[in-house]
Amino acid sequence: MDKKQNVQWGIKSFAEIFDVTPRTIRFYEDKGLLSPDRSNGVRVFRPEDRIRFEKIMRGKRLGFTLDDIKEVLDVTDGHVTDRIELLRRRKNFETVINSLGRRREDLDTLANDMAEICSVIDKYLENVT
Amino acid sequence: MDKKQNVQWGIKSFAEIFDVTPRTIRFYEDKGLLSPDRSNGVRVFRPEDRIRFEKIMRGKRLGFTLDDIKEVLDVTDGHVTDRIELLRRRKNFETVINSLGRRREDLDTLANDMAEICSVIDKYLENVT
DNA sequence: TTTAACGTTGACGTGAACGTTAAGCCTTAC
DNA sequence: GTAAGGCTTAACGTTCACGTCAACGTTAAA
Repeated sequence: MDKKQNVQWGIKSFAEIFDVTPRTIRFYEDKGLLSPDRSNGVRVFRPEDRIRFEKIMRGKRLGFTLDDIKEVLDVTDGHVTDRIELLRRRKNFETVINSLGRRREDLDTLANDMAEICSVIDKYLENVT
Repeated sequence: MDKKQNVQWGIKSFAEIFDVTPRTIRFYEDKGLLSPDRSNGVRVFRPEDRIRFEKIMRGKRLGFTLDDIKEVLDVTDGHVTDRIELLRRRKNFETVINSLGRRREDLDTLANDMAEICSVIDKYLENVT
């Protein structure tokens, strides 16, 4: 009688977890970013798919394209064995890692700017009231 | 005989500073993000425009849309005086500030993930060599 | 003076990331 | 048994952020 835990999802509930539409999920599968199991034609998503999708969303939030993200996932999936190609991607990844440092500065600067704008708004609104 | 400092730019050199094309600059002006002076029809960019564009690029790098950015600039320009509208934007800005915190976590997580992927690639390449 | 470099305003094209029908299959609910 | 609802693929539509002409004007050096 214990409440069964969700260890798998249909496309709709899986999409809802991440606040996207089923269309998005299918689109990502077409792009090769996801490959959920099927049970007589119906997609079945498991925890591994969920972890994978969390990584995808993280990449998206940071402004990377789906192709960028696929470049990473292909490597972690072991789909890239060619030495030259692996070295190329490794180099790209290092560039990304470096850019993340600058991104952090952007983050701080913007946070400060926005906070100040907010306080300026507050003062203005005080005076007007 | 001192080398004259650049205190103003034409559209091309201004665009080059930020590694964008003149098309981008004109597009942003159409959108109301920039409004450089004109000297008989020709755009003249000054340091203030440069500072402004740096902010725009910062917003872009962090994944905000041009409309998002305009919402901020309109306020700092003093183009928004309506109390209700100012309060609305202030609320949005706070949401953004909060989201920047989560963004920072994304940044750290991704940096760690990518670094590990790089080291995994290295180990693989060692074994194969 | 002509030609090169730079500028202008349209207007249409493009790629990424989906949204939106459309047509059809399957299964559970009544 | 039939209707509702969820699944499928396929194909066209949309938005954002520009790219890419086209047609033309202005200035500056050869």
